[in-house]
Amino acid sequence: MGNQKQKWTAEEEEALLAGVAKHGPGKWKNILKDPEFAPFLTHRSNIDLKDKWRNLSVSTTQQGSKDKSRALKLKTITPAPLSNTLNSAPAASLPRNASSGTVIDDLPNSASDGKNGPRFNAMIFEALSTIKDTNGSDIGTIVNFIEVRWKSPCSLQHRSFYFI
Amino acid sequence: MGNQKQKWTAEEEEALLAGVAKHGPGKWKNILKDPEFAPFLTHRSNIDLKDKWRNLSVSTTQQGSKDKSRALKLKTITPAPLSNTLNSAPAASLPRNASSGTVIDDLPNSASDGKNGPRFNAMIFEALSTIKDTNGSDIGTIVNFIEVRWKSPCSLQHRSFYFI
DNA sequence: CAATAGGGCTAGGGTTCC
DNA sequence: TGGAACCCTAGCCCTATT
Repeated sequence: MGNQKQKWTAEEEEALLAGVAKHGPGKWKNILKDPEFAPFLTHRSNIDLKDKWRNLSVSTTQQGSKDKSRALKLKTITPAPLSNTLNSAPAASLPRNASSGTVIDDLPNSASDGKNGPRFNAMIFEALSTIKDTNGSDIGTIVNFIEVRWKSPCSLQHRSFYFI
Repeated sequence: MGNQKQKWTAEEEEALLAGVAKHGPGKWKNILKDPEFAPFLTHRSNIDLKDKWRNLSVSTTQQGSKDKSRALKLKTITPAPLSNTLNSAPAASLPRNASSGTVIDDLPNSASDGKNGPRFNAMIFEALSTIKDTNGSDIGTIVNFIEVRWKSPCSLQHRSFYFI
């Protein structure tokens, strides 16, 4: 039994999501053959991509349901809250900068340097272009739209990308 | 709250080990579906089997290491207690027959009737066949071999099976 | 035989209970 | 306090479908 479980790295996850942003979900073989993402996914098959995408989906879509009183088991959050430490809501306490763009970056991750790294701008731009009430739309609305549009996540625990 | 912990009975443990002997470790669903063992494991899931096997593993593999002055915690040994009525040890007061085989049987347990009951003969035979120094090999050697071969225990507190 | 969707299974970490 | 029983889920495999 030489088969160990190969955990997905942040780079691989990035590449997958970027591939979905470019080719759409379900085009696993296309993503794998795309030279833009292939270097990051050399150890992955199209089946692996599909499975990972599914896992990402459930982890985000399950957030809203079954609030089974598991009060704060999330060791991974710590979004620099103010005085209130019991900010149990897993959603959006996004630190809002006064500058032009808002940055969401939990871990100092490479592969998001903007050069050939994955760009979520496409997905988000599409969302903003479609949502009429852009002015009043908050993060939750945008994320929700993208989730519906792509039938899957966009949030994810430790993601690092730019809004516009 | 409403969930009580259901401790494993000797029969269930028997069936689990026998199932592993037949199907190999990791084939929990197969063991569960095998009509040979299913009757004893009706209240158990494949996950339960896996967890129990893990527990058994750690309890046996920890024995060899960290000789933490555990002077004879082996309740299971007690070879030949004779007249002592307080034979609380659930193990091996091995009645040694003059016949061809030695019997190790703690509890008047079914499922070891030899017909379709679990046979550890396979594992032990394999061990004996491989160990060259069969004449000088004691129980410990055999058990150790089987542990390595099956990546897991074989000894265990309340066991009942045949040697050859 | 090629690709994808969906269900199933296991390993391992984590949690709960005693 | 530690261990046994149980839960959660990422990763992988299997099958059906096209």
